Amino acid sequence: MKNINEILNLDSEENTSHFNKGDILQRAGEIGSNTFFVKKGLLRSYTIDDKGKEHIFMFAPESWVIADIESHEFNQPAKLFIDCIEESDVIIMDKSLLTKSELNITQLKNNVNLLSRRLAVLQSRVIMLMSASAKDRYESFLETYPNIPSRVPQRMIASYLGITPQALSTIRGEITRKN
Amino acid sequence: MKNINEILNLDSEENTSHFNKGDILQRAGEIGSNTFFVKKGLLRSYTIDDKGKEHIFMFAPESWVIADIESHEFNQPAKLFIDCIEESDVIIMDKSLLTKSELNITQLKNNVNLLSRRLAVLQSRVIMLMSASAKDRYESFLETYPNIPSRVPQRMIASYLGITPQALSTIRGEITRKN
DNA sequence: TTGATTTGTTAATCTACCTGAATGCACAGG
DNA sequence: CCTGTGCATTCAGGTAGATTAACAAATCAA
Repeated sequence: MKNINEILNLDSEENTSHFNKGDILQRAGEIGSNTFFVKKGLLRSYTIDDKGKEHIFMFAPESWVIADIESHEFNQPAKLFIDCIEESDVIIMDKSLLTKSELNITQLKNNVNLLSRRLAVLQSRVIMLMSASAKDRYESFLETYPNIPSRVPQRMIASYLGITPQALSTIRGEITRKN
Repeated sequence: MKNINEILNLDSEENTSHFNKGDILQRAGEIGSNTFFVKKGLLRSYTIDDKGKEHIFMFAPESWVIADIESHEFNQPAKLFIDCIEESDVIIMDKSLLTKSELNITQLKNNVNLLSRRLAVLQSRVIMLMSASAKDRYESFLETYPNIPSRVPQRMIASYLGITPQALSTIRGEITRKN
């Protein structure tokens, strides 16, 4: 990540914004969606469906990049909300981080790899959603993101998994009862 | 796509392989997964779960690229099968298409955009799987890929949507009954 | 501190979708 | 031509997870 840090001055104080828990950085429907680099804290992106139900798309802890790629890429109004789960320091990038004109070949290749890795994560997420039970998805989540559960309320983990908080609670009960 | 065509000689006959309907290009468990460019025909990628059930991850018609990004990116044994739904002409690329050393800055930026667009598609797929009913997912599929349904059996569309062929048949019955 | 709001748990129903089986159709191979 | 094999449809029964509601514990606001 060193190269991106340099190009975007990620280490400087001046372009860093501070947000409190609960602050909303982007709302669905807004045009010209941004990209956010998380220096400190924890963000999340999510949709709200017709019935007012939240569906969390991703969590972004320290050093992660979070954005509404879909609306950014197709110049559509944002579909995702982005807000702070914890007090956070964030760098807001109004242009695409990934094709900035100053980037050289090595850096662009890095970005290709970055995107490929994120694609890989989404690939396995889609497969999980299609083929695995809620319990299996939960256990897989614990393995993949062991540090997230202690930082977010369980209802948000449920939302990420695509189930209700009640269902997750039941699953957790079953798991602890087995041990 | 012109630049990629040139670099990879996509237009030449010599590196094109021909496959028949049903031919398997990659099996789950194999190491060193490839990337496939579809010149003609139709491929699909899919997993098979513990119970022997297929889950289709994507369809790849003419001029699409299909690969097991996850295993490719993390050097793991393949999780996806890739096979031919129709008789197809395919270019097999043993290295990563996206970071080949001959690529220049413009081409790399193109690849970044290509990946971003695919990410966008997966983002909406994840959101759909979490928040939409089977019927809504089917209708959305018809809008997004209007030319696929006539080329693949319905059980494969059901598999892509994450439901059983029976459920899809019922949904289709409901839709036609309404009109 | 106190009241109010959010959170996690448990339990009773309800429903979308699955499982399994039967049927009719289309098509491929002998 | 028959006969098998795969595909789509329909139906009866079962189940994972949703919904609704009630309650206790934790958190927050005043």
